[in-house]
Amino acid sequence: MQRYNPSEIEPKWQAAWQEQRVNEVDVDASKKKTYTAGMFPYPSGAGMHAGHAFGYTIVDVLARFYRQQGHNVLNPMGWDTFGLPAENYAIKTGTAPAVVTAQNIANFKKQFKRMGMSIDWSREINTSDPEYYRWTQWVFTKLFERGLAYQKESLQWWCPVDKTVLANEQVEGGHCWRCGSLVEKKSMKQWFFKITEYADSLLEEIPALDWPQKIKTAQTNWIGRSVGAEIEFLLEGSDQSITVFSTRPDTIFGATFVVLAPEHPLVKTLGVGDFKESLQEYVANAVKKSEIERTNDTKEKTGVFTGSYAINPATGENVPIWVADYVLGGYGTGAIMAVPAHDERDLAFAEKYRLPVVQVVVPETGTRQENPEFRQSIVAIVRNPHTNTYLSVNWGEKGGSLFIGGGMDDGETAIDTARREIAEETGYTSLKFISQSEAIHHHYFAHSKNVARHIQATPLLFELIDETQNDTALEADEKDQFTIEWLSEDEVLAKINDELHATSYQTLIGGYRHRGEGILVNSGAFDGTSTSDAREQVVDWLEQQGSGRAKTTYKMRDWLISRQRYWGAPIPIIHCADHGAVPVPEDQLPVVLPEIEDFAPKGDGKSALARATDWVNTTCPECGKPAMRETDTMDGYACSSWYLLRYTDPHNAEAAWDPATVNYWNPLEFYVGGDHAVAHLLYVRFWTHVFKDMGLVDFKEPVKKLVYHGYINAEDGTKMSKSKGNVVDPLDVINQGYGADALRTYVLFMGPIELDAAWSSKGIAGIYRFLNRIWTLSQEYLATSDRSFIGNDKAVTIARHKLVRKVTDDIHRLSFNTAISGMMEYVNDLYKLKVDGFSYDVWHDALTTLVQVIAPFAPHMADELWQQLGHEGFVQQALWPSWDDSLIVEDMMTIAIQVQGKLRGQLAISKDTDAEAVKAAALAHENVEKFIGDKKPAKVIYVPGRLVNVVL
RNA sequence: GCGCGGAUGGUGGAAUUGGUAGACACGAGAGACUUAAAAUCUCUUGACUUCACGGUCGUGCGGGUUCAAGUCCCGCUCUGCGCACCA
Repeated sequence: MQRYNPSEIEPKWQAAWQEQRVNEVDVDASKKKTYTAGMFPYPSGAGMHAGHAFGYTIVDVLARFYRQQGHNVLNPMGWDTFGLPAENYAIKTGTAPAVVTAQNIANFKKQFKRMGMSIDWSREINTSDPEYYRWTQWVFTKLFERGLAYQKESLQWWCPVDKTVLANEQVEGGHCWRCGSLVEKKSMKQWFFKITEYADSLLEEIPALDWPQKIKTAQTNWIGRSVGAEIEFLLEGSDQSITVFSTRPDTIFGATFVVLAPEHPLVKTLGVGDFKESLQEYVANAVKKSEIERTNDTKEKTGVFTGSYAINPATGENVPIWVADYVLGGYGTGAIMAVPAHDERDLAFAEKYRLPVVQVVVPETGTRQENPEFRQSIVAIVRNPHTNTYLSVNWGEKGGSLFIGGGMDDGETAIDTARREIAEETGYTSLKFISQSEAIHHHYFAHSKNVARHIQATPLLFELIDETQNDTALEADEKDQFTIEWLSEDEVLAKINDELHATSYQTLIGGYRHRGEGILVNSGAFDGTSTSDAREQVVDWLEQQGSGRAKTTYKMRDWLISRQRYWGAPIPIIHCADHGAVPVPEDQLPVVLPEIEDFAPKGDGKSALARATDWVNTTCPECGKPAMRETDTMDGYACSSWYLLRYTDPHNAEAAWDPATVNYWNPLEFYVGGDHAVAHLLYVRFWTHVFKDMGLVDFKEPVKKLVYHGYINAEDGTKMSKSKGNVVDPLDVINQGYGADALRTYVLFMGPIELDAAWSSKGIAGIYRFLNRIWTLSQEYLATSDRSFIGNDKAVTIARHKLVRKVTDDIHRLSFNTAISGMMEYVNDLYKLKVDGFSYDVWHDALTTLVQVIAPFAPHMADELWQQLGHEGFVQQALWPSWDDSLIVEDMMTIAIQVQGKLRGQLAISKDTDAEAVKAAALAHENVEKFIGDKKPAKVIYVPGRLVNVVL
């Protein structure tokens, strides 16, 4: 009998696939297409690690599965080759990045092939190949023509070690994403893509994407759309004004001061008298402080008064103007109106600098009712200062524990009402009034009076002076309805559950500040309006006076693409003294990177390209006069923003792609990755949206389903890293003798793909054992000469159909670990069933089916056994097996029997037994009878085919 | 702080629609084969309890809904990740 030897069969089949070009595809309108891809790798010198193997195995299983479904499957691969590691290596060694890159690609490609990836290598692309970046540059010129690429002087993140500008997403916690050094801000002239123009378009499509929620949320937050208003605050004694941005224009009556960011242009002209010096000092300091320091000390807010005042356009009152670094220069207008009563940050600032706080929103509790009756009322809280307890009345079933409440009579003040109600209900009269707060709006239905109520309840706090309790005015039967209790703080929090009463307590004693929606107070004509309604009304009103307008802002900034590095796609721009920035005409593309000797940037903010004078000096495409090339290169993300389109038409020398071809293949059915939540995935979407607007593609969204997988950690549970020496190299695993099939199957068996998992050398051994069992089973079958029928054919057939159903289902929901466990169960079953012998044909079918369903996971063994079982061609060329639900039905079913929801027995009974008979059989079960005893079953529930539950 | 996940045996995990919790695998234990070991095959394996049949408990904690809850609702704890003064 032949031994299972992956090192022998795997290279054999890999060669056969390549030779017969089984993975190469073309447009075929007659077939259903599936386009799968993993995020293409940066081919580093270290080669692949287990994480690569994981992600690309997911892609390959999907590609192979859909080929077996008869689909025309595009599964390409390419290389994301521009970037810092190759350039840094070049700086160190003098080897041109292109040379190192070619070596790394060769190594990666070898690994992909050895893992049995079914890639169409005829479509291989490489972003640093001039034939590729020629079209990246072409896209740049198109964006430039549409005003979506522009140049601007701005403060930018600068990595002092890598000596390059970084985009916001490349700064992680104040450090460079590549080298980890602390970044700085530097003012430079930079190129940007205007992604902000597509903010709404990108946002709109997010809900419909079949992407993991966490990525969709991350993108939504990143775009950070805020609907609000810009409001003008006139400077006192001047016709200048400060424009603030607020999402809460409804709270404008509570705006008691204005705060400017230190970078705000008006700051230079402000500063009155004595304040001028401290202001200048503060601003100088804030600007010097790096942004990291500013955002790091989140707790303590600092600021200075300018000495000037602005006029609140709603109240007409003067409010002081402050400068503080908790207001960011780059967001909104760089200025805010502070509403300390309803904003945590403003409150912290106001409390520190003793600025006024004016409440303009009161909470609204309960649920709004139809046609409510309106009443003024009170909630009175009485504190006993000696025992530190609070007076409460317990209404038992009728209303739980409450403070004292009641409606105000005509002409009565809130304090009068409270004193009267306290005396009436509890008999306490010796009280000292402490404080009251703004009335809370509360909605409820008074069942006792059968009326809907909307009350405006003023919370009041009293202290008990002496504990003498007078007679209450209540009748005896009224008295019995409740009991008086004194509650400690903890008890109050636990027992006072009524929303109005709990809020009253929080407001008076807990220092509660209302921040959400509510009802306006102290807001002139808007009193009584809900904050949500007022949001629009206030903006309309301000707009009529010319002091405000609705405005939407975004957190997202434009995409900075300039890199002062050599190893990137040159920005195809020529700077002419007369014509400014002129795009390189299409027929002069690509602008090829010149070969140079010294790749190191010299810290002058320019790339090594600037020293390639022959290359830099050129002529203006407009006028032919001497001009200079742009020396910045493009962010690598630009190259990866359109490669999914280029894969479909990779050798097109006339255009970036042929629209018909792209529209056949795209968008992708599956895009697999485990990195880049926002940056790459947002940029691909942005470019595709633009291409749609340009009429270059028929779709807006490039990726139908994003498959986002977790990390594979080292055996000790920590991240794999070269320095710790715990990296698992897929090639090592294969060469140890486990083979690619075991590796592929194992990484998918580790757990659900979205979860992180730790590599286990024991685990892969287990999978190897499983593959070996399949192999052995097949060899035993092939070696059997006795072909007589003995017994378990029906059981084998049922198992086979169940297997196909389960694996098909599980692959569809990307649950590969359970698909594999289903195959294990099947193999275990076959081992048991073979004891009784088998008939030849049934076993041939049983093994053929197994080979077909395991083929996406273990394609080499599958093709080997496929051939041994006497089939033609490759497994992938045969159609996926089908199953017949009616064949899976067994004669007997197992019914669980519960008494009072607890399992008491099991019942094996014929499948076609009717419900009444099943129930009767269940009740007759010995152990069940014991638990029923003399009691009468009140109800017997039968869930067909599953269980019977007897309720007593 | 805000947002999004997660918590199930010794371990990774399964339970897809509320319906027999712990599939499958790892590890552990026992047996068969072997002079022996490895490999392979078979069996056992949540805890407690019982000679056994069986019973009690059990999906982070506390409540609730239901004939029935890992699954639904309310309130917590811990934990991972993302964002983080965005007005």
